[in-house]
Amino acid sequence: MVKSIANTIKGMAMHDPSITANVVALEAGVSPSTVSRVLSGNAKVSDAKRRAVEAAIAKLAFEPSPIAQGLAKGKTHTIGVITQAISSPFYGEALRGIEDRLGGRGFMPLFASGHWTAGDNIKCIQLLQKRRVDGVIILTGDLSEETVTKFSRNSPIVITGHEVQGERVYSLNLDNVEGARLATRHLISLGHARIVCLAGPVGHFDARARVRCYKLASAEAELPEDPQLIVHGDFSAVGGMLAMKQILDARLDFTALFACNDQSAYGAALALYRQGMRVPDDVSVVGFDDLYDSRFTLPPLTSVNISIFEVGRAVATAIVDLVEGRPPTAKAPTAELVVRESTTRNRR
Amino acid sequence: MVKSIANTIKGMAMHDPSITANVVALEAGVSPSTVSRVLSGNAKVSDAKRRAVEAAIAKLAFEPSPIAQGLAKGKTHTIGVITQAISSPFYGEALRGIEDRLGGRGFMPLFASGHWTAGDNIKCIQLLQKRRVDGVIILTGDLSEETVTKFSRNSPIVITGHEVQGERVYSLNLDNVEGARLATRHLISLGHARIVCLAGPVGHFDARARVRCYKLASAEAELPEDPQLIVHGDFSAVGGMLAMKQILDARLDFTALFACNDQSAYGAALALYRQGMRVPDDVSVVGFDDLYDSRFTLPPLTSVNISIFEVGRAVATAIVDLVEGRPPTAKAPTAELVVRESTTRNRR
DNA sequence: AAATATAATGAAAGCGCTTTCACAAGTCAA
DNA sequence: TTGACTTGTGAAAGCGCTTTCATTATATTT
Repeated sequence: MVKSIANTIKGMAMHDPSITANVVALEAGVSPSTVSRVLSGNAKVSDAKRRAVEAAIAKLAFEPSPIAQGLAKGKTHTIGVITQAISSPFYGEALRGIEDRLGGRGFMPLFASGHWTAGDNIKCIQLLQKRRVDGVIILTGDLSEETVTKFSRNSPIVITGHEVQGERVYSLNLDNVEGARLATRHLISLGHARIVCLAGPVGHFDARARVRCYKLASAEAELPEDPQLIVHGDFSAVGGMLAMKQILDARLDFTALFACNDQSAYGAALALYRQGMRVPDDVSVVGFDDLYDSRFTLPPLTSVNISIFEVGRAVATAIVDLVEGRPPTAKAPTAELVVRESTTRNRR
Repeated sequence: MVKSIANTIKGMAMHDPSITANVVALEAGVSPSTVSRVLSGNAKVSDAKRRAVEAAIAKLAFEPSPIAQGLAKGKTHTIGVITQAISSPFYGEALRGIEDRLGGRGFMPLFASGHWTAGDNIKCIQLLQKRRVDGVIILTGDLSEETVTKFSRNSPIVITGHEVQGERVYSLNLDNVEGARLATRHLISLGHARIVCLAGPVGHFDARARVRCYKLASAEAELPEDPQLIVHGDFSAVGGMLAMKQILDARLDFTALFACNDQSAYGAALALYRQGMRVPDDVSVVGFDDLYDSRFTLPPLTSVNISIFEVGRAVATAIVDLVEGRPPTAKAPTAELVVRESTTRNRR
């Protein structure tokens, strides 16, 4: 009989690393192989021995070491997650979704930040793959399709904000198309004709898609095209503020703003405020992403909800599928417009 | 000579898992032990062999497997990080600081969410320790001192929002004292005498400290104490909104608000807005935490900056110290008041 | 020159599991 | 009863490192 030094806290067993599979085998009177077999369940074990092993496991509060399992099986049950800005509320929601889903599947996320640069993103992938993660999730980084494909040789990859095809790569994209269309049409339906589009970073996949659909929706409504109405920010509040200042300084005529993400809408709203222009009285504004805080801006922001949390769950589901050899089918949820108080009928 | 299937991407070596220390040893004409020795550097190796090994490592782009090292050394170079709400901007900043510092020290963070409940927090610790993390950082969870101390037997712990003493535990607390004092005094110096205090969750360590210091500062200025002026939120925007609604419904007389965190300030501001009360004209408000977005609220929020990013770096430094056997000395940075446009002189 | 200490290195065991392999028993058909 | 299969099981090798231990070669002391 083996004596465990295990301790309990309010009834919760505290894991004791000195209890190994060998100890369990000893206690149960079987070989370590048999313990492993009942653990993994992929080999027949007689009922008697199975029960003995299970009893020993329970009694000793045995927890197999994922490290040792990782070494032996070549699987770590860890998923690398690369974000560009771990502290941004947008990524935060996605991470929450990822963590939520991964946890339920027995995986844990290992995070790394790419800081929007190709070099850092590559370093992250390398760091993660060096740690033998079973798969990696890349949330919209600055990476060439070629790079992604090559690294997918080491481990499957699921990536957002890219169109990459491959045996071990899965791309999952936000519903920019419907989202931008909804936003633009909403403003048009309120009688706005001169709508500023506050775009994102020039090369950004989602940003471009949103601008494209803004243009499409405008054209559909036969609004005259005016390139001056499109300004580029960088998806940050500061960028949004600067871009709006630019528009204001140019004394452009406009009655509405479509910001390609909520954070730039925040910045733009501040610029408007400084200029003494009121939202929605003077300018209607609609954002994109529907960040949690957008319910609490003054006024609460009309925005396109793309369920980032669900997107996080979707990419997590996809990477687990890939890791376990199933073809992923996860899709991003459909965008929906959430009308709040930052948009109103054009009064001019 | 050993042939590597390693590939390069734009000059960046792609890690090839088939290159093991044995392969390197073969290539360099030495034993695996020697390879290990030059890797770890804790044993003498002749210059000739050292150079041979280094050459082989470079040539084959060898990267030792952290998994195998973990098994052999019992160290994983991984730090578990427990947050309550991974997506909150407050935690996001802290995580960024943690990741930043850990990366520089050769560690990686493994994240888990405690969701503000003791049960989940315990599960997280167990999950993390099962994975043999070298240490764990707990960002303000709901855990008894006893529990923390017990779990610290498995791995060192650094924790915020608690006062726990122990050989392998280090507590690091935010500068609530100075912060709340600065905030309250600021309002008082602007001529406010009836200051609502929007507190956090009842049992929350930081929340309590902030309220305590608000009371202290009020007493110092000889303001009459009025328990009605203190309402509890839950550190969320919704909570802040509800709490403020309560105050408003009670038709309390007040000219200023000290919100114990920015997020509840956001919610409170919305409640005020709905009531037609203007910030700062009718009510001055100061927040706490100085979240990034507080620069962009309307109006930009006066708040107490506690450098959460630096706090993240501090806890990371502390846990690494503990893991490597040094007594930690990291301290949280001093709070500073950032005056923006949500506070003004009392006009009544 | 003999005895002893020191340095550098390889062989081998070990970290905690999984998995292949071989073997002993039991089952079945002929 | 024999040969041909199954089944359940333990021994042993292996995952990729680290580390102890023994061994040789070299330096130091008397």
